[in-house]
Amino acid sequence: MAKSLNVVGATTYQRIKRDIIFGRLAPGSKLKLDGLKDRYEASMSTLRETLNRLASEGFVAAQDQRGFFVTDVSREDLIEIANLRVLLESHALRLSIANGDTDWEGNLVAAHHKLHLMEQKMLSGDETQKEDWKRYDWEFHQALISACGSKNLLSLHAVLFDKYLRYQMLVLTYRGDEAVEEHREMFEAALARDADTSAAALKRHVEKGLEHTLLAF
Amino acid sequence: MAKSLNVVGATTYQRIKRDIIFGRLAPGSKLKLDGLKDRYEASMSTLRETLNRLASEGFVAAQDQRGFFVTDVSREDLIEIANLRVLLESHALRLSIANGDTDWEGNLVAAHHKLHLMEQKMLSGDETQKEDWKRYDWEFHQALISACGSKNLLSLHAVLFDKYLRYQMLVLTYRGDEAVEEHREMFEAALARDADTSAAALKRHVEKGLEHTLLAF
DNA sequence: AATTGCAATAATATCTGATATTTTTACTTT
DNA sequence: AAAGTAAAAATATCAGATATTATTGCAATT
Repeated sequence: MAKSLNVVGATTYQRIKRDIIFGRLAPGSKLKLDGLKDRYEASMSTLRETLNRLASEGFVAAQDQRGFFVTDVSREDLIEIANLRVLLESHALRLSIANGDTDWEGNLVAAHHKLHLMEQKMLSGDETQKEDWKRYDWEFHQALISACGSKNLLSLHAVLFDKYLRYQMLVLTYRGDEAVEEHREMFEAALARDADTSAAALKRHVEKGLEHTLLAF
Repeated sequence: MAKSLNVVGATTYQRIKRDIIFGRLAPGSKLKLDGLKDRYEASMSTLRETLNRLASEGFVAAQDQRGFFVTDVSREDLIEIANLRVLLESHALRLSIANGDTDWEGNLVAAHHKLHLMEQKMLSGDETQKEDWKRYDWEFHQALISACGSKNLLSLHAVLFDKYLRYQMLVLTYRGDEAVEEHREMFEAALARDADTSAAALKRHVEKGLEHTLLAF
């Protein structure tokens, strides 16, 4: 029961990233090293490593000689993110539907089931578990494309998904029924190996989400 | 004329990245902090920041408690990279062709001209300027897609381009005529605003390059 | 000869604190 | 109100120190 060392870096990275995605660190706000030191209980070296990683992924912006800031948000950026997500995710979905084996199907069924349960809970007004819902949503989308056979594609997609999620979290309203239906359609078409239908549903899903988020922005 | 400070980080980043792309740091090799300290004349803190950035982009792999390594190469990875490059770059190309204004055209003509001059030189046997040729090649492809209107797309593409380039540099053979012809086709179709033809040429360009590189791998 | 065990050595991850510069802030002066 | 400047705050970088973990080399065992 040791390894408290080295994990400091990874832990700090995850915590800051979550705080950015879930809006606890506001877009555009300054990330002062001294402040972060207290808040995340890590040394400056570790923090700078972490911030450099986040900067490279685009969650943080580094300005010469003036330190780090939470990356700003904008309508244009959101639109770009959504479009890229559609491009990459629907491509991955098609590959996945073509390659997916029995394990893929099983995992997908499980992921959709869990997401669906959570969606029922959200629909009935219980919005206390946004972070959980987000996780099931991620796991479902991840399950859909997991058999695409390209690690590079999956890792690019993961970053885009998180960026898109940040915008969703900023406006903080749940889209309800529509999204549930879109998930179901994607899911059933994927199981039926109908790539066109599934990809079309995905496209609609993201684009409706985009509209919805833009309105509340 | 000062700023020797702070630039250390950026400089080190660029140097290590170049050394990885151009094979001066071999795939899979260990990046020992002490060694790098001498080679790049930077402190451990700066180096670790740099390596974290490169790890996040995928040029370096970080292993828990065992430090950093130059990311390994493999046929599968190369294939993934090439496919993703086609996906992103042809998408960006279509957008660019649809949006490009006069400045875009002018810049594109200039970039193609410079690339073409360099290609003539390479064809006549002068392979001393591989780094220059690479730069012109990059600038041409960049010019083609520069009007796509999506910063996010451009920055994802830039990383993929560099990864693809590393494989090309590893096998170290120039493809000659074919590539020249493909560039010309892409270029002329783009100017004529014929997105389908231009994108098709791009796809062929990357896929031929992939085959060629796989053979020599 | 191959394998296991363990001490010695090397390397990493993290932290603290120091220095040179640059930004920001606050205060004067015009 | 604008401009100029001194003081304070913050950054980028470096140099060590410590605790922990990996690696290596060699002896002991099978």
